[in-house]
Amino acid sequence: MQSHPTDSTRSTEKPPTDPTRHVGRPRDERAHRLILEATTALVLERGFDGLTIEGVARRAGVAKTTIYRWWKNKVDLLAETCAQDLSRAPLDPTESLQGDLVGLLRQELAVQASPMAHKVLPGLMARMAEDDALRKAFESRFPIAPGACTHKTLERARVRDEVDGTDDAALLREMIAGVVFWRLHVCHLETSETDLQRIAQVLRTGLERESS
Amino acid sequence: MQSHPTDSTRSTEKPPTDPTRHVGRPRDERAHRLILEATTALVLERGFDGLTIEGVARRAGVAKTTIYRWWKNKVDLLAETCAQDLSRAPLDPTESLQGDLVGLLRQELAVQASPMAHKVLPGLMARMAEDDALRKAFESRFPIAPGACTHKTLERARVRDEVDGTDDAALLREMIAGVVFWRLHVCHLETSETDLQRIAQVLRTGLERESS
Amino acid sequence: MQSHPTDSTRSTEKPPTDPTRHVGRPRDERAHRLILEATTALVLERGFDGLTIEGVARRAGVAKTTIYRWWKNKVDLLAETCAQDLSRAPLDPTESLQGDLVGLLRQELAVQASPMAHKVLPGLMARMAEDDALRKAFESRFPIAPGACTHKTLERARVRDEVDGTDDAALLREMIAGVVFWRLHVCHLETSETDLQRIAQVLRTGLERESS
Amino acid sequence: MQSHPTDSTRSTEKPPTDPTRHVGRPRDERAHRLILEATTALVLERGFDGLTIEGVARRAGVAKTTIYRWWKNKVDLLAETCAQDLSRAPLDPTESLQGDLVGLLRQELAVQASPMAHKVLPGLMARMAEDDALRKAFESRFPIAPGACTHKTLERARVRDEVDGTDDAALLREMIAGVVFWRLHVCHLETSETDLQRIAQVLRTGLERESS
DNA sequence: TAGTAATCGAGACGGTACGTCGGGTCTTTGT
DNA sequence: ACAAAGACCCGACGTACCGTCTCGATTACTA
Repeated sequence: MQSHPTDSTRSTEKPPTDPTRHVGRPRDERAHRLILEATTALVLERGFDGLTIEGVARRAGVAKTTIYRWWKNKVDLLAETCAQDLSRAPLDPTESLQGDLVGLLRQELAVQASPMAHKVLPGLMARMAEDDALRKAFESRFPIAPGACTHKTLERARVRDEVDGTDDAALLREMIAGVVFWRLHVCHLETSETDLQRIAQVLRTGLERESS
Repeated sequence: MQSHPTDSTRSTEKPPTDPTRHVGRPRDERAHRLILEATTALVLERGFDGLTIEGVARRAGVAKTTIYRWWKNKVDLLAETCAQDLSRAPLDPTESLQGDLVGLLRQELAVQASPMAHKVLPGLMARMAEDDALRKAFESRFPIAPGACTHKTLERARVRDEVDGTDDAALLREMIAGVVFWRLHVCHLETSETDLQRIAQVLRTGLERESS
Repeated sequence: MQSHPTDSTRSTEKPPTDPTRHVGRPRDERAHRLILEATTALVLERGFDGLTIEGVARRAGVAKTTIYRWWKNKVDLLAETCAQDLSRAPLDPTESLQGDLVGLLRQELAVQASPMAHKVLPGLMARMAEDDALRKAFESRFPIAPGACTHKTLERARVRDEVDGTDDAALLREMIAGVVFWRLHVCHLETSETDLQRIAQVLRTGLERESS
Repeated sequence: MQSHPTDSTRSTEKPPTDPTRHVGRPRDERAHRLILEATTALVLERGFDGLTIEGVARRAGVAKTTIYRWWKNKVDLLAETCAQDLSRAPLDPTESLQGDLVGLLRQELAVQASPMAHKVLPGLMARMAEDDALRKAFESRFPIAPGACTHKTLERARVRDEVDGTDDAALLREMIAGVVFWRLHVCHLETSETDLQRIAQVLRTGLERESS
């Protein structure tokens, strides 16, 4: 009934003198997994507001206490649950700024339009807007900081002499994320590849020229 | 909210046939006002999630049923409460696309950064994202449709031959609203006049040139 | 159309001038009737607790005010509604005390077991038990005071020398009403003619003999 | 019912082999007691209709949910609250049917006239009359079934040859309870010892003779 | 081998708010 | 004067979750 150390995800032998080992009963990985799965299922079914700790506990067959022991509220729980859905892999650079921008837009769209993000993002942002600590905690959770990508993209463009030295990385990031978010979650618009090309074109041309 | 000459309260000498007069006890305008004031105060104090119907009733010294009689939930109540804060007056056109874009951005910032909108917008959007009917009801509430402004702006620019014939009004609207929203409510960034100028420049240049 | 002083239950008002003429809009007898009908229907459908002023108003298509103008609460309304169901005609005397007692019991059963009384009596009594004024008002509403019947019955029996001079009229009335009520509303028992005969026999024999 | 005094808030003694011990946080006996006390106080002050769950919760300093966890409505709560007041101990037999009947009547009067019963009985009966399940649940709650008493009483009288073999136990029970109830709750009459003697006499004599 | 310490299940607890129902009152127009 | 309509305040309903809090039972590491 209990997961042994040798089964499931743990393929390594347990080190007898592991400093991270604590006294007391170890955390039940199975319960942990069930909770995350229940959270995923519930939020996809009923949305951000329909997700409740009680519902997760019921669904996972777990005591509420066990949830509260590891996550302090439902947003904290969601953060871990959808971390993967909101993470982004580094992009392969293309030969042109246009190509890189389309790549960034495409990834942003893929992330924000994922089933999980679609259900969760607006609610999550609302909470983050009211809770500054939460916002910071959330930002620091994603492996690939989105700001870094735009920075590298512009760096490469600068090498190719496509743009000048102005550092628009942050602004570019905000415009990409902003337009995708607005279309997706405010206007509920489909966004085609052609749309992405057009947006990338506007951004690229806008960044290219420094002339007044 | 145009006041036609024939509209408003006419001092005619025909009180018995007043079309606005209904049978039954008339609505208590004072209670109505108290409720809206309490809503405003509460949402500014405690934010979107801290706003409850019970709290409003308590604060306004009004029965809960009186609130439910006129508004079906707290979003509906908020919609009326912050309608003014979220409305926008038509903008005076300037001589250049750059000037018009800065004007649009400035207005968007002013609206989204107003104390009320700042507290309310993210939460409101989260609800709208989950409830399609609500979204439509909310959109139709504001007198000046934001999409119309960008359309006119681009129309004027086209007359001046600053842009070609592509209809980017909707996209422009989304980019303006998106970047302002993202900076304001996701990144919690201040946005200076210089920032607005830079954003407008990027957008203008991006829209100007149609060459690939 | 107008109710004159000798009509129905409301006979206490005496207009100083013309008894049949009042100033202002006359009472709408149709509404009055609709209210009573709606009351009857509702109480039979949903029982005493299921009967509400709001429900009556809804069903009768009448304003609540109109009900409250004429009846001060639902018990008062019920009193008028079921007055007929709870009233009893004078009984024809028989040749024996036994026969008279069976008659009294039979009538009591008929009254308390009527569809209306069956729904209403327990609830009504509960209210009367808590509200003394109500109890008196209710008692005075029925044309044939039940106590009088038992009195006459015993009087006749005394003439026939079946009982002695002790005045047991009130007690007899209470025993008859009590046993019928208890069987009907507490035990939910059917009561056959044989049962009535047996009860009458016990009562008669009990009253007949004065021996120690 | 624990026999040991649980006067303090939490008994520190731990029974090692208590079969009634369940998993989860144990029921707070103090809250339980406070609720019953508040119920008693409220119903005596304000009567059956004045008793509300909210009122009990307020008075007991307890959450409403705690009440609803254990009792499904106010009648269920009352049932436990006044179980003691409505229970009756077995009666000591006397030497005569007359004496036994007076004893039964006296007990019936004592029970129905107790402060609690006086406030509660009519309302309770009204509810029972409308809800059959409730009636049965309520009947099964009292330790000494009243019907059994009358049965034994008549049995003893039969042995003494005071009555014949007809089984009038149920009828006797109904007549006793009925007349006491009617006098007490419908007529609001005081009932003296002499009254009881007279009623007992009527009943005894009525039951004694089987000849018409 | 016992002790210590953290975990998990179960579930009771005080709370807050929900949205609804009905009570009784009041205010207006219309008859 | 009465009727109809309906707005108003009020109190209570029963429910859903919240986050906290005992409990008894497990399940490691440690002394």
